[in-house]
Amino acid sequence: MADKNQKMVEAITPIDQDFAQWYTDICLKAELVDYSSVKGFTVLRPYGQAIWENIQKIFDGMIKESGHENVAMPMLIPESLLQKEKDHVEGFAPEVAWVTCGGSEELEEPMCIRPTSETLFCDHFSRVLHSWRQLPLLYNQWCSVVRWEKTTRPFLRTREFWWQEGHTIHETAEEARAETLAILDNYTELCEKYLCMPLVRGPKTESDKFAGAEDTYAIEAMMHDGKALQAGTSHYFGDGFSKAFDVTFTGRDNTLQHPFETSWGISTRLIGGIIMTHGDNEGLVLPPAVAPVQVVIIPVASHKPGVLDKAYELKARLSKFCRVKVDDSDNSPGWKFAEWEMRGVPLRLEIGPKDIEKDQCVLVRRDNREKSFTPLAELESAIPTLLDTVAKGIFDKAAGRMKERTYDCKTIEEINAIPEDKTGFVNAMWCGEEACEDAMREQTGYASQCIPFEQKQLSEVCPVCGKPATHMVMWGKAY
RNA sequence: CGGGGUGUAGCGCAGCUGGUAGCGCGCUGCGUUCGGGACGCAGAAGCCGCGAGUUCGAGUCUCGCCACUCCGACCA
Repeated sequence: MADKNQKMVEAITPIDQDFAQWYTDICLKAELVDYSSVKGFTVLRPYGQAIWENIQKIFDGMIKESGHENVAMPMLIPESLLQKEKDHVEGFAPEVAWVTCGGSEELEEPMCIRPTSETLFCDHFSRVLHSWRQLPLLYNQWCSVVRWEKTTRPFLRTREFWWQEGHTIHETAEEARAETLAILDNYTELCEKYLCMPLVRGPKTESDKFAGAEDTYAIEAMMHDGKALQAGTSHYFGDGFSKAFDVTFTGRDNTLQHPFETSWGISTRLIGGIIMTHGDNEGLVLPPAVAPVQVVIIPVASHKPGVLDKAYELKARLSKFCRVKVDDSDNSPGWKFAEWEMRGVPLRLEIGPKDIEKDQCVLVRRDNREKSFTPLAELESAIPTLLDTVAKGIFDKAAGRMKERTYDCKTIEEINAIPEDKTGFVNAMWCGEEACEDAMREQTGYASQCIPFEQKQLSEVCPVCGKPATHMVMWGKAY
């Protein structure tokens, strides 16, 4: 048995041997992505795209329910437009790609390929907004953006990535602040309930905010190796952008006013998060809510009469309430077991002559390989229950790891005592000075990730400078 | 952007002191198999990353470039 287990995983580097290689192996062998001929630009293959579409469907539904509308903005931003907001251009200029020619003509003004679309939305808002009666404008777009990153990895950091970017404008600051937090709650629900990914949430520190934002809130997830992944952000802009772009409306009191603005985004990076949160030595483990195939039916001895027919019959029944596939390829059953485990399918249904005789099938959970014999008549209730159990199982496992690898520390020494192979989230106090953030990074390797909403008073002083502490910060090593 | 590694069939690799390219897996066809990555037979598939140079002759030597990948710094 040991030998057989060995052989099943030969395609994927063991997770504890080389985490980075394990990650890349899964991306390629589960056929989520392919590299293209341009560095940092990847192809989302059907299986990866299907996961992304499922994420889109869930989140798109949430924001539509709260009144948001989808739009499509241009891909090019004139240089002069990008430069209207000072902090914003400083933040993004180093990583934008430029278009300087159209056909054989050099352009009068260079255009950048959008790294994000605040400037485009503001420009548009400035043209269409006239009255407080139009507010709020709750816009979102699904698109790709380009940021010329130096080092790239599938999903986690690519030069082009697919995302949604929400951009809203509101009559009052309070309303815009509430929007920022409401979206953060949507992100939380998406990650925790659907992607089974527990989070730490809170505002970013001053130095870590989005370029041009007044407040930036983040959701942070812990990966299998203890490192932090920023899974989404929601920004409150105040009226900084609307002033820079001259976005105005006539208020209830007949005065000219600037609206208050938010923006927020999640990207295909979430798929990287799913891989690194739930994956194991057998490969990908997909949260049932976004798995392109939730149940794979493996016919055993499929040449024997009645077996394939039964498999198709079950597929027809199951497809009424879940996403199901029959693997009727010529491969051996053992090969199919390993293949679909590697692709992270939450449930496997085995059906063979022996089962058909007894009117039952074998159901196997992906997360722990637990097998159960289930009467065919009970599938309609058994499968949804099992899918929920898998979801809960992988959430609890991730939450357990996050708890185990979150350290409350009072001193630099305590932080440095955390073993390299037990990297995790460090809760420690902070005085509020950027210099101490920098010092913390230099002395411990841990950088500030966010100021968690759930605060604890671990001590009275900043562990770096000894001055009175103002907040507890969650520090980590980020992707 | 700094440091390391790797580019030879779809994938993983071998190819020595230069002599005209091979193995495993996969792929195609036929047959036998089928409860944890089955087997037989027959086949197809290569600008040896790109460009110069040395040489009668370069996958192999020299120089340059490019790409991918890992580790740092930076970043969603």
